[in-house]
Amino acid sequence: MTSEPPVRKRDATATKALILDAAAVLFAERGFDRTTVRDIAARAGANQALLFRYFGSKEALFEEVVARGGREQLESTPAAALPAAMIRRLLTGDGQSIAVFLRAAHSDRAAAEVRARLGDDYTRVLATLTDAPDAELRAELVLAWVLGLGLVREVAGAEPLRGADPDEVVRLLAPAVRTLLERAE
Amino acid sequence: MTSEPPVRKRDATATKALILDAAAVLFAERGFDRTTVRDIAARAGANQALLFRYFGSKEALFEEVVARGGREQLESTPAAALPAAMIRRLLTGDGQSIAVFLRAAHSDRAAAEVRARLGDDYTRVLATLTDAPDAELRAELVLAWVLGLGLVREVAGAEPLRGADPDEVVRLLAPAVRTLLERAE
DNA sequence: ATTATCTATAGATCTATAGATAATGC
DNA sequence: ATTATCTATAGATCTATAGATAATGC
Repeated sequence: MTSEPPVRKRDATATKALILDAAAVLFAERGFDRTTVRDIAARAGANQALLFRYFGSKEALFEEVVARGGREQLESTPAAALPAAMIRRLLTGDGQSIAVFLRAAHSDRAAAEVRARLGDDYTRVLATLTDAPDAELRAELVLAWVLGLGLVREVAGAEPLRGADPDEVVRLLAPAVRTLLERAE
Repeated sequence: MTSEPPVRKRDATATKALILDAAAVLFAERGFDRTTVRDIAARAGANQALLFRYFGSKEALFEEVVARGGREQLESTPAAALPAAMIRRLLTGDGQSIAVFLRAAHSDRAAAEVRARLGDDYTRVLATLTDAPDAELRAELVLAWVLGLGLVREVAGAEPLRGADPDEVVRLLAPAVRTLLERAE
């Protein structure tokens, strides 16, 4: 009755990847403090001690997760489509990348740096969407909006946004984002 | 040399208030998990056991802080001025009210309810600013933007927004918010 | 006498490590 | 033989409570 878990070969590389994946999901769901190394190990189907063997510490693992998360989306999405892509990803919930970022508030210094760098990466790409002299600031305001969406969805979790159709949200936000980016002073 | 702390009279009500104030500041700065009851007691100049005597548990104290925080701003600000007021408050950093909300991600169920209610309060007020049929959704998107600002400022902490003049930010955001609220489909 | 405050500590976690065990590849 | 994985546990927190102490008001 109890089907045994598929017996994996011993493979440090694969185990490392499993731990990283599990950590990404759990950190995104619960944040850093609420995720224990045992939770991560359990989800990865690995022994808890391996997490330390392969990543050194919980903090270091977190940094790797954050660093990995954002890059993927940035690399695979053209700038003009980025705002809509970010919004969709956050709203449909499979957006671990941004969710981790979201939950990353206050950890240690090293993680803070990783986050700042990631934020810069997003800002830089978004800034290419406008010719305004204060492009960077405007871009950061767009980033803020998107992250705020994720926050309200999770933290407030109230109805209108929770049940809203992502396309509908994108349609409402698009003109406002355009106003923000294009309007000269 | 060492000036003694002003000897307060024994006063349960005053001590309770001191604890509540200290908790508001620390929860806003560090979030729930990173704030210990001993930190709060120390900042309040009270004994750690009193926190439990007066509030029951750390969670219960948190709920009181969240509940108190938002109401004040909502009651003292006319609807039309609310978006700008929220933004200024978040950017100038004395915005404990919203900061607590921001940091409130995932605590217990009861706290989640308080947060949802608070979010609803803000949404309802903001919704009065538009005649659109989907006023609530639009209002929630405005709330998201403002909270996102706080998030980016704290979590990313990157330059353009960090150093930006709040008035400048309000000037940039105002037309975009107007677009979001007023534009018919 | 009442009750605000303090002392001491139980009990529950959680991260991290040391050292043992056992599956792989040469 | 090498090294991936597991067992057991040290050591550090942190919340919460039980019971003692002492400042107040009648």
